[in-house]
Amino acid sequence: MNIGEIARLAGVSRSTVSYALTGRRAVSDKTRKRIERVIAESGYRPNASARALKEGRTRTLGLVIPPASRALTDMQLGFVASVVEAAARVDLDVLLSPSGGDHDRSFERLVTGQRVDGVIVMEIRLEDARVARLQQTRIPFVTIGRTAQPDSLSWVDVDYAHLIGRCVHHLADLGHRHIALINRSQELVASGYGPGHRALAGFTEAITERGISGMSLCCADDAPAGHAATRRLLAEHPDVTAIATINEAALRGVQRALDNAGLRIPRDFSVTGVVAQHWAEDFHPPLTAADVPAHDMGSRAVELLLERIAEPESAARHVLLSPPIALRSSTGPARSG
Amino acid sequence: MNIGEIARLAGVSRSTVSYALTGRRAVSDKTRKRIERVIAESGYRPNASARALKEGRTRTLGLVIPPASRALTDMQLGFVASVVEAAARVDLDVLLSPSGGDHDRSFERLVTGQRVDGVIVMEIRLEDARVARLQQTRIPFVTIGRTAQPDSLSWVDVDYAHLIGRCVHHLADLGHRHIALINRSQELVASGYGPGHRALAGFTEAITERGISGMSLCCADDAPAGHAATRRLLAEHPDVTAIATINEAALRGVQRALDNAGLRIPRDFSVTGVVAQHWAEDFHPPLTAADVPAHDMGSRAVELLLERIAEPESAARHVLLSPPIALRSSTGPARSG
DNA sequence: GATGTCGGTCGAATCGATTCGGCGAATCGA
DNA sequence: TCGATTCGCCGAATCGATTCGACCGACATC
Repeated sequence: MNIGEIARLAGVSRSTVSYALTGRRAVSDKTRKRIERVIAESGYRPNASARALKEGRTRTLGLVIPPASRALTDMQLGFVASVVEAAARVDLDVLLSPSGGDHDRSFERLVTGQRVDGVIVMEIRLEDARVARLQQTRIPFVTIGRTAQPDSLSWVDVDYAHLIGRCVHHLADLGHRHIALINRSQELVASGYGPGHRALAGFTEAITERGISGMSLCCADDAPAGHAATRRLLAEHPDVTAIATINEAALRGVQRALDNAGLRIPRDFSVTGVVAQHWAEDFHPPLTAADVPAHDMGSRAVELLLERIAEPESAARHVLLSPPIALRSSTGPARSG
Repeated sequence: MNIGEIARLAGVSRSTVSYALTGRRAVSDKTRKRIERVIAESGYRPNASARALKEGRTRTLGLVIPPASRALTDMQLGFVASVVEAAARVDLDVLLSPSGGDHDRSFERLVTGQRVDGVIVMEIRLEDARVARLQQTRIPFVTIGRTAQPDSLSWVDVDYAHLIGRCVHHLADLGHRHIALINRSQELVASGYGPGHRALAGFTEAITERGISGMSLCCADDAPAGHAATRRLLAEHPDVTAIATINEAALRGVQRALDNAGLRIPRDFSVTGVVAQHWAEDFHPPLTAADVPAHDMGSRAVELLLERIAEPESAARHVLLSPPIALRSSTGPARSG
């Protein structure tokens, strides 16, 4: 069933059917009604490939996600979902590409095969080969997270440096003098993962500003690692009275280690950080934390990308999100003594 | 940069370039080398829309996911990731469509716009409007989960009935005589969610077979609901000594409620069920459970779909997965008395 | 030396839409 | 009533690939 068939059944030319559908030229009421009836009866819809070929755009966005081998975090998943939803709201489809390495066939198809009108790239590194590749081509793209030279790119990011700083100030206000930062995994940070680096920078700055003592450690993204890291922390640094973290997957282990050590939250120990709302609310007691606005990030990223597609030569735009710290019940005055 | 440009630069006709690329006809070594050099220098790749139009296939699969409003469970997410990976392995792309309702534009684009060669549908209901719609069109599709009349469709599913039955037998073998089933949310089950219904059926059958007492309750998919449900369960049915569940998101709340009641696992109380491996291992102590093989399901679904695409008239095929129950440490002999 | 075969290449048709120029009929003003 | 607009529709070109039939030269065969 193609446009020619519809034209034949309606007794008009193919161009008339096209104009009736797109409304780009006037078609008499009578003719349009007849065409619409034929279309409704036959269930015809224009072939997407043919339309894309002629129009030069696919009405599809590409989303580059980390490969499944590395499990996606809740935040990343929420982000994928929100991108897909935001795109669907403006009648765009989303093509997924799981790619990490430099020479990924699926990634190459995305950027050079004219399969998509624009690309969103997740989990950006400070030095990112994919960004370099995208810049070679002329395809519009937006990154989630910043590279080391972010000015010329359009991106959406969470202000981890500032937020972790705010967590430190909050804890310092409560009297805490020895604070630990639990970062993401060693490999991730070593590979130049921006949030890891910026969280550490913000932590260090705030610690210095308040003249208190802080230490930071990396921790793999799962509960057992969180448990081990916290146990070691408590053993080696018994004066630490609070933890700030950006590692949501480690939280459950952190909690168990504190339980096992007989430390009650928030009476004996405070915990805070920057994590997905879902994790903060699942913590016990509910976690005082900056909720990563994954949902916002998705729609803002789509918004920025659509701008770049519409106006490829326009100046790059940035969105740096800094959600408020939601005060729940996991932080309290420092233990005296 | 199109195929004509390449042909011009290489001094051959467009068809020769096409044959050099696809290898569907012989091309002399000399000519092919020249064409390959031109292509490498120009970074040319065939336009995906033009190719799809001519070939009549898009090399793209559609994946229908639940809308983001309803948060995806870990299992669903693992499944999406594994589908994308499996497709990438055979050089296929995946187009996402978040649709639940009957008249969803994104879903309609997928099934009637010839955007994809086949479709995988997640979170199937016993009566599913999307399946009915797909059957009207001639597009090959595979479902994750079964409808009420599953024989004529190709699907991949987990045998919840059997697995929950095995859990019950396992608990009965350990001497438990009063067992509770914690199901998924009320709405989900009421809307005809297959795993919910089949788990209940398997539970009831096994309970009857062993001549013991069982009760089942629905519970929203989050920790607080799990907490509330378990607390109520303990209060109203103090003789219950074990829980079986398919609701992984409720597990954390279940655990907390048991803790609060002073019940130690597995000494005083046993917990088991069918959940994603990740949740089973995060439980404390690690959960004896059938690990939902989300990763397997993704690749099997892609496999089945490719078969249907290649051979649309072939008989429907089914894959019913029944992973072994992994014995960890959350079940033990029933409390005496 | 005429005929047949085969490897290598080309030209043109094709997939299914959009879009531009043009053409006939209806409408308008003078 | 006649020229100028306007309206509604059509025909043909176009997007960028694939593919079929045909052609041509080289070589083998009888």
